Amino acid sequence: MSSDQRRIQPRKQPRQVRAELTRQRILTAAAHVFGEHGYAAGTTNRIAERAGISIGSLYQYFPNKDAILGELLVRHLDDGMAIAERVQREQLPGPIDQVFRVFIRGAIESHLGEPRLLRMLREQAPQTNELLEKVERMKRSLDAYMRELLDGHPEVRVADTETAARLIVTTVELVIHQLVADHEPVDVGRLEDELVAMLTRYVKG
Amino acid sequence: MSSDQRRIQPRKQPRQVRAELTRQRILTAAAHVFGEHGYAAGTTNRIAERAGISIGSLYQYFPNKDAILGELLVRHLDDGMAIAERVQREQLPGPIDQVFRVFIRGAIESHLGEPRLLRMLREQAPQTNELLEKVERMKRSLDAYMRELLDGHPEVRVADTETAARLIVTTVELVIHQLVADHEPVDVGRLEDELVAMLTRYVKG
DNA sequence: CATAATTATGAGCAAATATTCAGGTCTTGC
DNA sequence: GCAAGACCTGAATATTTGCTCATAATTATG
Repeated sequence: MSSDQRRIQPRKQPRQVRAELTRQRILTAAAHVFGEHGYAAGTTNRIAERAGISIGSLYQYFPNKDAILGELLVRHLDDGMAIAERVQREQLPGPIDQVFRVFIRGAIESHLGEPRLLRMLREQAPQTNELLEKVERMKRSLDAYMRELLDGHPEVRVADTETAARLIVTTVELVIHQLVADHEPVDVGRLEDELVAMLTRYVKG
Repeated sequence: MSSDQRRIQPRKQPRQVRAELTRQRILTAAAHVFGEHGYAAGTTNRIAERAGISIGSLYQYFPNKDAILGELLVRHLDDGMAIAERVQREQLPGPIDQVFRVFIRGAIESHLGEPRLLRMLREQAPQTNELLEKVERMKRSLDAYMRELLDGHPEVRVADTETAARLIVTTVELVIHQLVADHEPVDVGRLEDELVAMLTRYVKG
């Protein structure tokens, strides 16, 4: 008989190496399948097929479809925060264009692996549950960090630093998502240069 | 027996006024339902219910669910192109910041009606068929238009106008989509001002 | 080698949802 | 006012898909 409340934890903690391998296969396959078909059309059976395992095995390690996407999302968010913290620690204080460049380069690099998946994550993943909170928290962290940076930097001259910070963070994230995953992907070097130029000129006034 | 290939055309061309009215009701209801629940959870039955008609009537005018979304997307794209053409006709030549302002204001206005729907359209609609082509065609038109504008304007000083044009068009579209439909929506006036400032300073160098 | 523990399998269940169709109701044209 | 066509209805059907569970295969243990 089934329990009243939905299981959140994975069914099983892998004890053997082959189990951990299966888990990884599932995540890798899911990244491909979600990126290619989107969330709704990325069925668990398709994921299992692509991973070369049976559907039953998939449900031994993930309680449901959402959990798979959740794991992928959490990994990406953690990557993003790590980049921001590294920039803040190593690049400040310094010329504003250099700060932007390192920030932007980090963002670009973290999107080269599975661009279509990451775009999908932003768009269709957080419909539900506590992942929403994690995403919102991270967004606010980034906005606040950028605002501090603008407020404290001598070269910066914008009237409304709150709106500006939000605009900058949103722009960097969305534009990279879009253009890296585009049908005709841009040259990432040029994209980096132009994005740095745009933001630098903007905040210098 | 069912035909081998999927029907693309609507079942029926409306001949009476009530029929055309029903078609409109369906589209209006679909815009609400898709915007509120997303594509997957925006079921055809829900749309029919919201439109105050029976599910059978819905399938008299649209061969399937995709077709409804397609119609909504096409309408939005047509709106977008109309704005761009109007700006090009009425605002050129003129101060570059003014051109940007009219362009941006138009884009913002066209997203105030059903922001959540429009964001969803961008994200989940073009998965299939010939809509992809229409979207791509429009994207290229906009990019080309913006590049002409940059190339021909005396105030503009950017090295790589091709990348710059793409960056600008993408930025305007995505940022507006995102921030207008955000959990804490921005003040659209401020957004307009900052966006204009950013782009103007960028291209002036 | 024997027993237990872990992992893998995949046909099939149940729920959700898109779509059909046989039979009604309303409009139009004469 | 009366056919004929246009339009509408909604219970029934077809399809999709997340997920389970009884069973088998593999690996660890001693």
